Amino acid sequence: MDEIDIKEAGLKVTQPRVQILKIFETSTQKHFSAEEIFQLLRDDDSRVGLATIYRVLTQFETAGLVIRHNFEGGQAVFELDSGEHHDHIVDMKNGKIIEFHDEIIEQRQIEIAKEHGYQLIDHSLILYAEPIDK
Amino acid sequence: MDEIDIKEAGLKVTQPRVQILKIFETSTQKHFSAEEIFQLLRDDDSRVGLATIYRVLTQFETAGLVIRHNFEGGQAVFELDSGEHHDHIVDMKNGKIIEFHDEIIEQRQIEIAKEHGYQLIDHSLILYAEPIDK
DNA sequence: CTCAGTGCAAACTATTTGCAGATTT
DNA sequence: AAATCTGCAAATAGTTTGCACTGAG
Repeated sequence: MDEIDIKEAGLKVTQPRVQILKIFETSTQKHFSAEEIFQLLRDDDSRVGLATIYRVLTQFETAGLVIRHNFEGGQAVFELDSGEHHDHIVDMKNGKIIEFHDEIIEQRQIEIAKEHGYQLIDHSLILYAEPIDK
Repeated sequence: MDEIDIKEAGLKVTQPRVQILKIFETSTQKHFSAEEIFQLLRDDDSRVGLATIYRVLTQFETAGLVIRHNFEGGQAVFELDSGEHHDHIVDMKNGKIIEFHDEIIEQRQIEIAKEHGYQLIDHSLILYAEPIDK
C-alpha cells in the first residue's frame, strides 16, 4: 500500500503524495516527467501545483522510492524504484522507453573503473535507437 | 591548422571561433563547459560574449568538430571530436574526467538493441566513481 | 560592399524557493 | 495546536534568440 511507503520515508500522507505515487503504480507507462504528472493530475481535476510535484518527486528520490533519469531533451524523467537495477533504450522514433539489464556490461563497468583506480559508485547507460523496420 | 576546420564547416574564420578552437587544442584539459571557456577567454582579456560561445559550440557540434555531453550537474560539457569514440568515468571526488573505450561493452550494446528489435543509433555511458584510496 | 557573425539584453525552459495560508497528525 | 505541506508567484540556472552594429571575404 502506497501510504506505508510514504510514512516510512518520514513524510506526511498528503493528497498530492498519494496521488503521485498512484500514478506510478497504476499506469502501464513507467516513466514520467514532472510535467506529465502535472497534466495527468489536472485531467483528473486535482489542483496540485507543478512546484509541489517537483518537491514530492525530489523527496521520493531521496527516500529511494523513485529514480530520476536525465535523458536527452531537457526534462528529467522519473520511475518507481523497483529495486532491480536496469538501463534504458530510448526509442527515438516513438519516444518509448525500454528497460534492460545486462550482466556482462555491468561486470565490465566495474572492471573498467577498477583498471583506472576507481571504485564504481553509479552509472548511466542509455541506448538511443530506432526500430528495425521490416 | 584550426582555420581549415572552420572553413570546412562553412563558417567564417572569426576571432571568437579561432580562439575557442585554440582552447581545446592547446589545453591539457579536454572537457569544457561554455562558462569555463567564457572565463578562460575573459582571463585572456578577449571580449567574447557567452551567447557567442554557445552559438559557436553548437555550430561546431553540428559540423562534427565537437561533441556535447550531458553529465550530471546541469552544465553541458564539450570536447573536441577526435574521431575515436569513447565513454567517460567521472571522478566524483575531484571532478576529473577520464576517457575509456571498451569493445566488449560496445558490442553488447549493439546486440542488446538488436534483441529488442532496434538499431543502435547512439549511446551514452557514464561511470560515476571514486578513487580507491590506499 | 555584402552578408555572416557578434554583443547585449531580453526570452525561454526546467527546476527551485519564499511565504502565507491549508492540512495532517 | 504544532509542525509539515502546499499553491502561487517570484527567483534561478543554463541556454537560446532578436536586433542593430561589426567585421570577414
